[in-house]
Amino acid sequence: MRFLDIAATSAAVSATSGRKAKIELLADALRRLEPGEITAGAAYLAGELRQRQTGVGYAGLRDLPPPADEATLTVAAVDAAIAELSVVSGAGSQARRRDLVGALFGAATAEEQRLLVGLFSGELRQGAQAGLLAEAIAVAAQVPVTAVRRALLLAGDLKQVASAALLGGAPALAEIHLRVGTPLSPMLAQSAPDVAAALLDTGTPAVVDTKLDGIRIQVHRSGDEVAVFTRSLDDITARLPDVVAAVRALPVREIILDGEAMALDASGRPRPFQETSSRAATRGATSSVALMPYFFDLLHLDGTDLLDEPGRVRWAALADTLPADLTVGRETVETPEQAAAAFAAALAAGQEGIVVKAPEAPYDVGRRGAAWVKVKPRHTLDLVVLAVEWGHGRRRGWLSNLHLGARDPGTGEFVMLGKTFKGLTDELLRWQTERFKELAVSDDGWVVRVRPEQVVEIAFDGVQTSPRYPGGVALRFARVLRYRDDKRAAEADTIDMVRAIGGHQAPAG
DNA sequence: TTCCGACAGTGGGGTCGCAAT
DNA sequence: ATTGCGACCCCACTATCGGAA
Repeated sequence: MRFLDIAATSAAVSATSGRKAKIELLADALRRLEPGEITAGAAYLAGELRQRQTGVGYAGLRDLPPPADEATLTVAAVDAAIAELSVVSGAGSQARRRDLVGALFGAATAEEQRLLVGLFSGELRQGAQAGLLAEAIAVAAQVPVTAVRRALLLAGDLKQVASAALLGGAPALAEIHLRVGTPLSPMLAQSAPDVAAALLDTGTPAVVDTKLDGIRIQVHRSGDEVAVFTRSLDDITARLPDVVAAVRALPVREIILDGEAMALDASGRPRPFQETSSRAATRGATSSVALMPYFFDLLHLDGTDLLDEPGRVRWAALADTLPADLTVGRETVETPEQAAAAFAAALAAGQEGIVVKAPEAPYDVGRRGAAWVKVKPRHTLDLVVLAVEWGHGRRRGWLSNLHLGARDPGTGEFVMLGKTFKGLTDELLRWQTERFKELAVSDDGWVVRVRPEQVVEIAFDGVQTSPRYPGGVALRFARVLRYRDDKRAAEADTIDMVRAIGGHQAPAG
């Protein structure tokens, strides 16, 4: 198949708003792929590359050659070129990569270049990703969408599922099942603003788990072989030796566990997420801080799949199989008062919050359903807008991303703490675009600096140390609640209040 | 007819290793 | 030694479509 056909499909999908129509366009392209092109072609249609890493991102796409006049590329040729790119390494690799990128883009027409930029940058923005492609695969292969979706979540690999469905149909899909050693998409949790709301979703009795602020891990063991996967199904076995050792010591043959890895201090209190993150990103066990596993679910045990069993069955098996120090804190509650007490206890222990779970629900692979609901504390501050950035995509032409500052009572100036674009409705975007044009003092086409007069109420999860911002602190997960037209900038919250929330001292001097 | 689940989009904070400067 | 980049980790929230209720 010509690469241009994929590019044309992507352009048509972008220009269509209806999902059904997008699915039909994608299914039509899937049907026209040659058998050997299905894995690469299906990935491109979903806005992905077949290769996880290429070494090429936005910066590597800055200086592209002019587009070709005629379309000569095939799907197979593009796949071969990207495969060659993605194995380049060592001294001189950047120049080599630049040459290969130049050759590929020089052979591509304007429409093909647009697709390639989207694929390499990961921001195709055609309004269709793996979710819609699963529907398109079902249409093209004439199999039930539920079969495609289940295979996709159990295999964790869109390309493999597309290939199986299109070449082998329903029987081939049915052969994809839970396998020890192959990661599956983890079940996710919804958010609720408070404990009472969470219980309305799950019902009572409910199970309340402590929510740890670490890294989601899925651990597979078969015999002495242990593999550790992240939420996005990356293999990080080599970086978590303590997790591997702990699971290898269990008295089982085969097991799949779901949990969280995190660093604790000597007294058993959790370390900040940044420390867990640093440990997990570093190769080799050089640190004095161990990264230990704390499991909350059991998906397979010695030949038996537990995925479709109710939570209470899986959790009973978990408690029977693992020592208590390898599991998260957990209790069953009947009332909102009991749940609130569990929430308070988790926070008092320095943990991130709780996850409220319905005990009858199966393990909903890859879903963010109402059976698991997380609750975290929320802080708010009244901050001052220092600048705004022009938005992209559907926010083009609107001032979108706010630079936030806290008042420094010593100098009367404002200290930047981070940015946010979250929580804004279209109406608010319209309003703030007008407002900040009035306050603007400069505009470089990207950042519009404004007089520091507009106060905005910001919600956030916590304060973390920052190597980037001048006050040495930044907000975690900041989002807009509302504009405070009743407050002047001189009444905004101070950097000292921010530091107090985070337990941070002002830097000396 | 209204409601609601799933999906895509719009970006935020951080960490590391690697290659180039 | 420092810097820029790519690839990961943690994410919140709104708009939209289309099937469920």
